[in-house]
Amino acid sequence: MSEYKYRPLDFETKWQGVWESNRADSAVEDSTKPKKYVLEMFPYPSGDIHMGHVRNYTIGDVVARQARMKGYSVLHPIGWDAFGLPAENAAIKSSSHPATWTHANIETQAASFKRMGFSYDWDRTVKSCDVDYYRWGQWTFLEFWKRGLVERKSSPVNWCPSCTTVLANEQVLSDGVCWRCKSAVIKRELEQWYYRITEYAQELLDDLDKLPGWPDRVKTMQANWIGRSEGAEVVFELCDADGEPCGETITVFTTRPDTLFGCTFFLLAPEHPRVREFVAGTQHEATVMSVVDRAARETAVERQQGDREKSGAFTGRFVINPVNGEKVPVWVSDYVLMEYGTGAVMAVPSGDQRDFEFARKYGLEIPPVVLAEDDPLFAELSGVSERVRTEVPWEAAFAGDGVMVQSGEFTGLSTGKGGEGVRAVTEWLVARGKGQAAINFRLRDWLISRQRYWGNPIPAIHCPACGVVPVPAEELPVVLPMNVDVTAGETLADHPEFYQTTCPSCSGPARRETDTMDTFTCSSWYYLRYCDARDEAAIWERDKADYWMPVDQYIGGIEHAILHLLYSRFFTKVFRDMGLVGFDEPFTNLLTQGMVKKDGEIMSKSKGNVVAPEGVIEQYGADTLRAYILFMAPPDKDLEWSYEGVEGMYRWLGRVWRFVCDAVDEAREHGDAPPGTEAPGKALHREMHRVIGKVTFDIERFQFNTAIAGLMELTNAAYEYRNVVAPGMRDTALQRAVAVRLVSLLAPFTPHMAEELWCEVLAETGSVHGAPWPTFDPAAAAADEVELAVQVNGKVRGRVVVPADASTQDVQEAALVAVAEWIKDAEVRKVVVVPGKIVSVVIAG
RNA sequence: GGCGGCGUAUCCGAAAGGCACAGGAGGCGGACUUAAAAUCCGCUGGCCGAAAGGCUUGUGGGUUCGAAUCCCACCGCCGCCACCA
Repeated sequence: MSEYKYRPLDFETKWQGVWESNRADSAVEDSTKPKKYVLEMFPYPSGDIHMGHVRNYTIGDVVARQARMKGYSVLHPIGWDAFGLPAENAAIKSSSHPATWTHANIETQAASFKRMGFSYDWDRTVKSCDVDYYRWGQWTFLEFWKRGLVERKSSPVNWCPSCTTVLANEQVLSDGVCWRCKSAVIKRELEQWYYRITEYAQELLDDLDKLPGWPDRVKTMQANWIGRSEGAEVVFELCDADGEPCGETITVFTTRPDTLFGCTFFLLAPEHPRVREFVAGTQHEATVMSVVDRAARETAVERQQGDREKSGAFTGRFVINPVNGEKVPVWVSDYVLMEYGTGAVMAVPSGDQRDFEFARKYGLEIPPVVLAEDDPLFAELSGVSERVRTEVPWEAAFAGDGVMVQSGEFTGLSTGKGGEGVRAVTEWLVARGKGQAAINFRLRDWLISRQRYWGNPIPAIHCPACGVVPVPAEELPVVLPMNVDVTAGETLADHPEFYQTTCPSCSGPARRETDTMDTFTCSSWYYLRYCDARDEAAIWERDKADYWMPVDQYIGGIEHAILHLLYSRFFTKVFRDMGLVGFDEPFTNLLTQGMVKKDGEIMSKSKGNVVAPEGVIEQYGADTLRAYILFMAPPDKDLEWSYEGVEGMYRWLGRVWRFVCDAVDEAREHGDAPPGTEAPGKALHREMHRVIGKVTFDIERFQFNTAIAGLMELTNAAYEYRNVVAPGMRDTALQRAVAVRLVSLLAPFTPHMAEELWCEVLAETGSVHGAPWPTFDPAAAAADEVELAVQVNGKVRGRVVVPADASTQDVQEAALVAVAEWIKDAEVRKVVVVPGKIVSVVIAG
């Protein structure tokens, strides 16, 4: 038997050096080839790489390497998302500078990526903290400003006391905590910078339909986040302090204008600007302001608890219900959100559960206005247009579809999605100037300013005379100064030499903006910069973006389903409108990979269950780790780490290694030995072609685990052949053919081993990574004969072996013979022949 | 509460409506070896039944000649959103 031993550590770094010096993985714009842009989400340089990185980047590398072998011109870049708070925290801890920590981590990670054999075009690397990169982020900000997409406004914002900065809505998790540090977020009224992503809300929602290559759950999450609601804006006239209509109006948004006749009170959010004015100096001031103050004190965590009791207070004011002229009391309650709609709500307690609970608590009327036909009240109120009933016997509000009652001229109309009620009431309001059809989005504008040092400076200047003015484009970049000492708690606002400047408009003394941009602005366009990463004159050249974009395959974690992917889609649409790109969506296909776990939990330092990739590479080599992490689970599922699994992978690669070495040896020794026995050779040849087809197909659909299983099957078939056919009798040409195909198919998964076997053992020409992908010959993979199961009334009762090309008629006859004893003299009602699979016989009885 | 996903052997997992479990791990055994490691070769789901055979993809229905797969309901787990008017 073979003495050959698989020693990956002997050659892996050798090939990494060769590939790097050959620039083997450089991307070239070649108009004669189809292109493929394979991208993995660029890492944050938070330290050494972890298994999540290994998995993410191995998946991308397999796709990129296979695409090259299939003749594509491939762009497969890497870079670093290098601004951000962890660098500041680490700098404080180690008494250094964020840049020092960041660059050291980038070095470490880059070395690890090279050691994994990832086939990146290192000449296109970007680091978002490099001025050559972030200057274009500033340029983008100015361009967005020109287009009216930058806004500076004061509003209640999310403030993380621990990170001492504001957060975008998307960065507050559903339990009201900071996405990064998990501290409770509080609301603060602050003037901040916004990108007006809401301008694109409708298109961001609609274009999800243009993304068949995205997982449904990501699209659903985005659609939920954008949160489109159709309804109407309804104008209520305000009454003055004496209760008389005063001509002023307050508008609400509602999805249920058809329930307007059931509106018995009106609600304002505690933050609503009119609240203070309504109650100032009145008997209601104390109770109302206690509600307002309490809401202001509460964190998002407390206020968002769904099961908490609603509280509120009457303001003493009234509004006029436009459909029936009734005077409706105005209350303040903490369950009304200032951020959504208009911050004012028409309350219909019979049709909305929250309003129902509020009405019960404060003894407000609950007249039914929509009834299901099986409701006990239906007989009494059907067709009744005047309000005769002001209470319901229900335990909860009825929000379902039904028929309108006690609703004046609209009584009798059907409600709900397909009903006439909504449209009829809306049209009535429009005709009288008291409302209009409206659409509301849950999506808020993107708050991009951060009160932190380690980020991209916002290129704006505050002038006492001219107001806020943009930094002129020719004065870019606004360079982030390096002399800021974060260990002393400094930010840009502590450095007059940075912020003292002159106004570009009036030349008077002015103050430079000291906020930096959210790091998500940096990651919203990096994939475009890779197309032309070294361009100093422009963010990129249009023809280069046209060649490479959109990204054909994007791979990353599900945690970016909303944040990064939504922001990038927004940027792309703006770039399109600027004429910088010619497409609507940046990422054609998206793969969200699962997490790597240990003992059922996410690997983390605090849990002490981290398996460091470096240790595994030192022991088994990078190829083993790559193949292992692809084999253990489908890429989108979570993966449970297992050292036994790594061992098993290492054993199999050794098995492949020995087969290839032995095949070459035997060809040398018995070069012209005639094939001895024919059947085993035929079987192996057929298996080889079957596996070529399987692996090709499986990589296409990202089933790397089954692709590798297929390669194991081919390996097993090769060993089976050698087990059955004696040395000297073996078809050495066939063995070599199998070895060559096996090595080619392995190349994307285990690039070093494949290269070593290709160049040193098989002595083929060139690099295996430049060799063509093996062609699949369906005819060669097809068997001469097939065995079919024969079912009688759904149960397998026999088997027939028939020629692969047998006619349906012949198969049917053979099948009926095979199960004759199960049929006996029963009537055969039906026979279904599924070629190559099964014969199904249906008999009577 | 809303939306989405998942549930297959001891474990990780295959199965594009067609014989349920490919591949790996683990376990058992054999060959080689003084021995071990390494390697190579076998065997390896459960329940009922004497056997033939039957039952078994979370549970219960349905569609179909045929369902792990499609539909409905329920149970369990996971994820996202959530006082969004």
